[in-house]
Amino acid sequence: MRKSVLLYGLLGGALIALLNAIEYRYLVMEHSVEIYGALVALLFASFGIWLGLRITQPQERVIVREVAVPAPGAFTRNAEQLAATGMTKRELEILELIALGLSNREIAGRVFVSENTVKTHSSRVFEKLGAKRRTQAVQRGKELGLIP
Amino acid sequence: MRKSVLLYGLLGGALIALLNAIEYRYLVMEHSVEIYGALVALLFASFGIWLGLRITQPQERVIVREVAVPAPGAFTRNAEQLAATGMTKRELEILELIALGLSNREIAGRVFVSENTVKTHSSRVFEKLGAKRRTQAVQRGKELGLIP
DNA sequence: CCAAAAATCATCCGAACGGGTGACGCGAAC
DNA sequence: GTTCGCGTCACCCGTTCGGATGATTTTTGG
Repeated sequence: MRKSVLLYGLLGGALIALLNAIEYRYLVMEHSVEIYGALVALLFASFGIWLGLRITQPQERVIVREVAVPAPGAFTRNAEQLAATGMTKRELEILELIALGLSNREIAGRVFVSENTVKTHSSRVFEKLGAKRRTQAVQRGKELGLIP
Repeated sequence: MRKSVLLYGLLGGALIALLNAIEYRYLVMEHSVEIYGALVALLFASFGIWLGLRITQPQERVIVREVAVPAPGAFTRNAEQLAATGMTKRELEILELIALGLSNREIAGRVFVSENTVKTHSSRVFEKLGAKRRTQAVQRGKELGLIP
């Protein structure tokens, strides 16, 4: 802004010098003083408009309105995080059933394996998610977008 | 905008009439023509700036950017379900901490009560939510909108 | 103020959970 | 063909959890 003011001041000075140099008064005096005034008025009005545009240009108010669009219509699994954790399909399945609030025994009955197997899987899940408890594993799983 | 142009036109006409009425020329002629020009230039430059500001002011652009926000933005507790379950503030607090994956001991340390107290609260929570395990209680709590 | 509700703490005990370890079969990849 | 990942199962042991019960202290509401 300061630079602009300086620039315009210099331009104004140059213009005055130019007008003096070409002896504008003689040219203008041939016409009526009204025309002279009108010309100057027109010139400076244009200049003012231009200046007004210039100084208000960066003040163009940009209102960014972020609209929260309902993203989770359908749950999509975060494939990157899934790969990052190294979880297998079976382990993910067990994690989902844990998140549903099932006990190891119930999970075993649902996927037709022994309870010990479920315990093994869940242990691996905890390991890969860095969880110490099943509730923590569920929390981590939801954070990472592995389960809905 | 059209109204503005009309208004300014009328104002300009009124100004000219006014200047004519007070015989501005005789006043101005007493001074040099440079001052006259400067005054007109200043007046119209100011007018131009003001006009520039005016015509650029309504140009505030609203950019609506749709952002896929994770999901709920702001969680609002389901007051009806909360009343229906008869959960107390403390019990809800315990439930939230359970949902975060904390153990009873950790919860006890965080809310400054004994582990036994946490167990009592959690038992009541399970009772009121019809849950047999803490993971199930978390699941029910989320279903009912009691916890985020 | 007084009663009801809520919060606090305790103990006992069985069930569930979690860690560690080892083992076996199977299919895919090298 | 052998190795590797995965899924499967088992046992042991310690911890945590959950149920049942009883009690005391705040807090709240009529």
